[in-house]
Amino acid sequence: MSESERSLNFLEHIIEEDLKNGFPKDQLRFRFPPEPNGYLHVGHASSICLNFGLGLRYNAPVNLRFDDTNPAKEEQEYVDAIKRDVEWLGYEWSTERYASDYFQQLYDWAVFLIKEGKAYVDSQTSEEMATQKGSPTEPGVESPFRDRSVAENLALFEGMKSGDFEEGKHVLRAKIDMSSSNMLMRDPIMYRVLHKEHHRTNTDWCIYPMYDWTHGESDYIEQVSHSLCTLEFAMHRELYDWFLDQVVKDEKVRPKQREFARRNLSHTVVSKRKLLRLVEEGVVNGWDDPRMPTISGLRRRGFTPESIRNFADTIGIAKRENLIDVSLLEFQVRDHLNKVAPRVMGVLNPLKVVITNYPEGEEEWLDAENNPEDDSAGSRQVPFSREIYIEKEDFREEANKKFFRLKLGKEVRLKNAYIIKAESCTKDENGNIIEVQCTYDPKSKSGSGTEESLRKVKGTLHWVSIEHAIEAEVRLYDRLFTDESPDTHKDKDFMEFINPDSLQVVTGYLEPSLKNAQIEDRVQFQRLGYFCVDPDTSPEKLVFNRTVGLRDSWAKIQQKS
RNA sequence: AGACUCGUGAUGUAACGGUUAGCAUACAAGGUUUUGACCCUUGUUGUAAAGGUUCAAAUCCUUUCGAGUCUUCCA
Repeated sequence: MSESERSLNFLEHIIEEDLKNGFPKDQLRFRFPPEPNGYLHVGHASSICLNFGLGLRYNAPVNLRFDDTNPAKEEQEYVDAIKRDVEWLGYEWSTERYASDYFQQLYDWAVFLIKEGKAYVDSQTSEEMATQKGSPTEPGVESPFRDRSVAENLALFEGMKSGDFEEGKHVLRAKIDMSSSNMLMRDPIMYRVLHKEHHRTNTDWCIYPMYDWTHGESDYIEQVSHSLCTLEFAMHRELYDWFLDQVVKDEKVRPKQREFARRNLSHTVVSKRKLLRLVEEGVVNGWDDPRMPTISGLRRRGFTPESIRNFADTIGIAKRENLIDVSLLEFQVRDHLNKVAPRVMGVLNPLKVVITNYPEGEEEWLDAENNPEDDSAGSRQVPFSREIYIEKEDFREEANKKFFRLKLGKEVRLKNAYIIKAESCTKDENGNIIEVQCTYDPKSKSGSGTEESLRKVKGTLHWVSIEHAIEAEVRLYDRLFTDESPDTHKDKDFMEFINPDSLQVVTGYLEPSLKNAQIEDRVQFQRLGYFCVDPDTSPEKLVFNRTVGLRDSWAKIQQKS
């Protein structure tokens, strides 16, 4: 679908409307404003794609702004991780900004508000203020400090800034309306004292502005035209606008906050606290564990930036509650990897096959197409010999005709190689099949063009020559939670829904072309799925992660019977 | 319950008073295939409910029902 045909989402409609009403297109500006207090996750990815996508669509700048107003939780490490993730997704920000860049301006404006009689220093405890705040149905009562003189407010605020007071002693509040039906308008706090070192401003400040006071003004300073955030900030809009009203100049762009529904992905959790528990309780192996919904986790799992962007595009954006099935994401990664991932062969659950009429000690190298979806991908050679591995699931002594794979007396095609026929098999003392003896048709070589090679055989198996196979650790991932919405149960902890089989580690036997695979390389193990090379890989040991399996209609057929 | 936001198939989204409510996924049937993949064809399920306005309503109005958000010196 071309960009121009795509239907508009409600935010694009708003922008189009603004443009129609005379807002200059070249003044469109967006921003992505993460707080650097943790790792970005798939929900942020949607927001990134939304904001940067609008930037691309309207050829407008997009700032990356760190909302770093709470030094207690923020660290440089997160700033770096966030920048890496945004870059990895393939976006370029116009300028890198920090709310902390605006501390002085924000302070000056706060002084201005005090002078205007629109802000005051409150010297009560937080408990006192909380009780005075009232409830949604009951109006609040005004603080006894609400009518302090401008001079006194100025002096106290100056004292707060200079470090004369300990934390909690005083706060600066906006003087709005203690009986507003919107709790946020009941004299919200603008500044609190925090004797904490900030990762950028160090000890320059010991008062820090609150989110509401900071965000709109930062948007204004940066001249962001459309400030997009999630629905939980809808109620904040009134305050956002009130704060803007105090400082906006007519000739400048007045930012407009609009809210969209956060994207919820099934079978996962994204709250920082919950993710942290998964890490701390050892359910996963870190923030970038391939089962984590963090962008770093998705990256390590083998997801491509394109697939995540396409995912964000297809799910779109709206205002209603949603729970997006993770299979939509999986479809996107299969769709992309199908086009770009080289095909290789690897066996994860090996069963030995001996081709009895193939000469002992002989080997030959057969042509194998790298990617049928991509003509430019070329081909490689894979070794064939008398003893090979196939998957255990691909052989049965006997089976009905729905089973296209190898069974006694029947033929299958070995991908890129010959047609073989199962003659007999041997079992161990427990009755487990440990080896299959086959014969091959020497004239049936793939691509040879002989009559025999053109023979239609229903099943095609992947395989690997035992002698040439290289071993690798293969990590098979499944969804982390068995419940589609693990953290929405009132009476149950989300940890109760952990999938005990979310990780299975096996030894895989791979074709030798994989010997020099590099970290983050992505391939398709034919008939199995898409895999990528994990950073745990060393010269001694190859490690693969399964990104996602192939669609498996055989599994469905089996389930039915 | 006060305010705010929102209800379109199994999931996500579109239609901005005017075709048989579209698209993607999912599911199903068939075709193709040296991957039971991909691809192709066809099919299946939907406007929360009730009223009203209108020649015409998913769309506008009213009511009901349902969901979410808000009551942190977090963002």
